[in-house]
Amino acid sequence: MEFTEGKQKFIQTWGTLGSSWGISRTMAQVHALLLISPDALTTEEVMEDLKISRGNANMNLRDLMDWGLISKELVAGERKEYFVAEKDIWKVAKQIIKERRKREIEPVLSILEDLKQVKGNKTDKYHSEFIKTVANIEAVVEKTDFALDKAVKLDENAFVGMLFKLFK
Amino acid sequence: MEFTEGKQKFIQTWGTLGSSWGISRTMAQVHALLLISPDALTTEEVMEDLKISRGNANMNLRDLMDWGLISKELVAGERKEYFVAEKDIWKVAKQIIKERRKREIEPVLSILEDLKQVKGNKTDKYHSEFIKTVANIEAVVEKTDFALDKAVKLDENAFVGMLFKLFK
DNA sequence: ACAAACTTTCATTTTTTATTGAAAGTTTAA
DNA sequence: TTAAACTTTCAATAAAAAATGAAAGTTTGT
Repeated sequence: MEFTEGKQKFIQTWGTLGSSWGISRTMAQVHALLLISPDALTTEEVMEDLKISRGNANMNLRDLMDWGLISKELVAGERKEYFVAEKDIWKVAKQIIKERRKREIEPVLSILEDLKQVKGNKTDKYHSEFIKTVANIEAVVEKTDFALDKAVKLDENAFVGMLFKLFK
Repeated sequence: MEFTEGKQKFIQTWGTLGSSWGISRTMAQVHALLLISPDALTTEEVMEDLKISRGNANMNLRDLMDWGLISKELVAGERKEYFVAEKDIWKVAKQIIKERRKREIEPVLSILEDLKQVKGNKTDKYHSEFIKTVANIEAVVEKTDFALDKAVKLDENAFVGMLFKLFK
């Protein structure tokens, strides 16, 4: 496979993976492009490479900044903004987990907590099944949340060490 | 909060969570409905409760079967098909991880393996950054995949025990 | 203060994804 | 073998999400 083909395939693959994970296809593609770029890129370059509009490039770059996956870089004597991706993939993975925990798990836990309080007759099977299910889900989500919180605090070597100790 | 309101909120929340995880909103809602239902439900009942069409109900029930999250149940003397959800939330979580590993992680690993083979000049910085990035991603994905594979084989108590030993 | 260089916004349009429902298909019982 | 009971399919439609691009906004140097 030639480099150009490989690059397209990589960007495409990252985009598909992103969209099955609630991250927009284009945002994932912009991220992919920056991950494999040895230099910082301008909005202009992102637009050209991915053939997307200025507005679209701008929005996705901003979203990637909000996710903490890329940052602006200033080049001396230039007014344009340059963007670089965090290249340490372990850090990237941790950052994504951190954000998703904040954006998705935390709000769900708070709603589940509320839902346990629904009024009703304990002898009604619909009511008691509901309460039971909500409590069970909450327990699993809390444990997962705890595990992710701890995992995010480890560095890659500690993580591998842990796996090794546990399972090898 | 009244039971009816709580039920709506639960179905709604599960649907939103699903759609940020690449699972269609409606499929997650059908799943939610079955999770809190003490009895098996027919397609008809799902249609009525969620106000969706027959075709839509049928497709989402089929998808949930493909995911291994619900199953058909036969009621003696009835021709209709009844559906029940797996109620053990730990099993549900493991099943989802198992499916996503198969559907998403495995294909990505195989593409990354191919991408490491791109032809090119090792002194070209674009080429070498590409190879480096692909290899780094592959390493992190493989470790995550390994960890998930092991986690999916544990029962809930073993999982909690592990967390306790590691972090408490 | 001006204007060039650059970034952001957002109403409109396009694309993608999900839903409908009627028709076709299947199973069962008599 | 027929028909009622039920399930599945799929072309058409609707809804949701993403993208465009021109206009508005901002920053910087002179």
